[in-house]
Amino acid sequence: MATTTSTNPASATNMTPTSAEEIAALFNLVGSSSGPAIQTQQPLQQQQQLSSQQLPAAAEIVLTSSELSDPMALQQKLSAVLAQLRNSSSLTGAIDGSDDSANLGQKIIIRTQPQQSSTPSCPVLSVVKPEPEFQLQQQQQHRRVSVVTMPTASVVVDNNAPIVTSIQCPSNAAIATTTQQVLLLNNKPIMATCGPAAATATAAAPGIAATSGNVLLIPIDSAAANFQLQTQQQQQQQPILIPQLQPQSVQQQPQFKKLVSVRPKIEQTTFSSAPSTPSQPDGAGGVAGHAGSSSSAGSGITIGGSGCVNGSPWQQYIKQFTNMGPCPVCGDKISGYHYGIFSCESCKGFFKRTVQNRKTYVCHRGSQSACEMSLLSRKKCPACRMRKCLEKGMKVEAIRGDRTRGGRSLYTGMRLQQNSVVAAPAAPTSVAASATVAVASSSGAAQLSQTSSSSNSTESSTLASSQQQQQQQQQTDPSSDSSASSLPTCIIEAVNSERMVMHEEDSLDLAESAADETAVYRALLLLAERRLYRLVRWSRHLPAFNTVSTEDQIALLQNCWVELLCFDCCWRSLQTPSEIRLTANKCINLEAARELGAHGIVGEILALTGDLCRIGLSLTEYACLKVIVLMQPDAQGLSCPEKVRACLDEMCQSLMAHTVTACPNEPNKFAELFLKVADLKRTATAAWAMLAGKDLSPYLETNSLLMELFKSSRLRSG
DNA sequence: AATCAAGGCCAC
DNA sequence: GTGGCCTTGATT
Ligand SMILES: [Zn+2]
Ligand SMILES: [Zn+2]
Repeated sequence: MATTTSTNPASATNMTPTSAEEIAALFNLVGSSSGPAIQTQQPLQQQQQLSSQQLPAAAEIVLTSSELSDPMALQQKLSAVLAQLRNSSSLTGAIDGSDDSANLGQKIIIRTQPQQSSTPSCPVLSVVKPEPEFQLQQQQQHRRVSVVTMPTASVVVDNNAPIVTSIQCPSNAAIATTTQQVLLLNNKPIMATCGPAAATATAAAPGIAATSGNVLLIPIDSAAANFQLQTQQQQQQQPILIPQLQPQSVQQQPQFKKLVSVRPKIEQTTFSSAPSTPSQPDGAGGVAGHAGSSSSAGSGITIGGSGCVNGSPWQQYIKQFTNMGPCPVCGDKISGYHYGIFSCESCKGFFKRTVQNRKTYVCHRGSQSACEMSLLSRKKCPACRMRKCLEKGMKVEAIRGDRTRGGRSLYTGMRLQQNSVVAAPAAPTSVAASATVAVASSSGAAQLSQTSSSSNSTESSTLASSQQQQQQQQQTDPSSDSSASSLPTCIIEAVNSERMVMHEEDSLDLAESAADETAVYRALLLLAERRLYRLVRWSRHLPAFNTVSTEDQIALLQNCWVELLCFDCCWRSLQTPSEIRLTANKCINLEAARELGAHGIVGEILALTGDLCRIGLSLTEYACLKVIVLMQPDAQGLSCPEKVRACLDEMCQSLMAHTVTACPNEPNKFAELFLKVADLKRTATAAWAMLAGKDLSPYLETNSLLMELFKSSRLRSG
């Protein structure tokens, strides 16, 4: 902390060699032509072949009313056309309806679009409002669309009209419309937005026919969908997705490349671990009452009993664990949840010391032995004690390398802030409670719920058996991690990366010497510059991001840096609805922005922030969304979009699952958040539009990263 | 303001 | 080195 020196905060990632000086050094490297590097060749061949290939300029289909009302039929028809247009760079279409009320005989024109800037590589079908000639004409030239990609669906945002234009996905089709846009999942409306403002509302009966409006949609997302809606209707995948076209890759920027390619010292201690260590009896709440039958869970727990009727607050706190059984390691009283399991205070301390001091013990009786662990004997053999700690599920990752105190941490197996729907103190009978425990069982929970607990004895089988139980008892809950108590790895990684850079509070001095306008601009751009660096550092801490090639990393960052900067801004400003937070203590409101001639973009960001605030964006969701924004397989110049798509898919699935379980009251949260990603794209486009034409060189250092990105982004957007 | 898991302290 | 109790601080 406190690294308030004017130099860059020396990255909390201590080991990383990314000091301010080094960054500066990197910058100065520009001059030296460290070649743009070898371009991968094989993909290119293919690409060129594709792009040079002649495509039908346009195709036209006319939909009958029956097709319009039958999603499947519509989809089929569209598929046919799309197949015909395969390889085209971009598709747009228009619903040609002369009168708004007409559902009949609407015509959809799909035409290929000449290589367009922002989304050249993404085959998207967007249905736009009929709006006579004017629009069509405009469309001919520069109708830009933004595309965000979901597991298997694409959402198209028409940048000229602040609304989601379409959503597309390969499987089931559905079409909905009107001035109100409806997002359907498996033919069920999960949310609707209208107009520019994006109201909320759910509603809209399924099977709405297409009218003139902007429309449409079509997504269906396999597993994720099931998660939310139990639709028995199964879809067969018939990918419409068209092979990606890739434009001549943009020149790589030496600095940027260097920045990205410096591998961080991965100090993440492998999150891997057992894929199956969900745990936790979500209990906690139920501790007190429950099971009227066996008041005290038997077992001669050594509660102080005598005297201490009302001990210290500490003693008080410990009491809540008394009927949870003994410490799985040594049999002492449980004092809380430590490093992944419920354990006693001494084992907690022991584990901490051992890990922190990197102690390595050796059992005098051989490595195979299992010395007895009990209150009295636990001190005899640290080696066996440590082994047992690990066996029982204590996580080394839970020990903080930086010794930060307080706060909450996340690691696989960490207990969630329970907001269990249940929780109602008033009620649920012992039956419910015990059932819950049984279901939730798994390593840690299993041990704890066993009243007897055969002290030691290795039963490594516990885990397996409890999982069997779990499967037997859980008839429902199909997808993935039923463990409502542990987060998927990708989410944890996202959050960790976020935390990594979060506290680098850029103590940007935005000096109050705001007298000079030039100085103001310069300060603001410097601020952006720093945030860019932070962005790069953040991305490099993302394990998923590091699985793609350096070239692709650069492409991804170039693709989304504006979005992420805007998003960052929204996040910072979440607490101040009416103004944008530039730094810790500097805000700017609409009026002030107007004076700077930036009210347009500021207004957009404010609106977006307001929406995010209303939706209740949490840190976890924010972290995940950032990854989603980053990992866009449609980014220009990607040599291996498949990997990116895989990451994206995983993240989307995980996030959806997470929002569903974490916010049971807001089943649409994921959808709402996802639509905000589209808004973010639009906002970023606006921001870019505002800046792209300007010459910022007077305000920037000659070798600034910002400048570099500006140049390359200009190149790509023509 | 309340939680609560992580680190720290310090007699023993 | 142990382990009971205390302080922290992000989250809710
Ligand atoms: Zn213990
Ligand atoms: Zn031993």
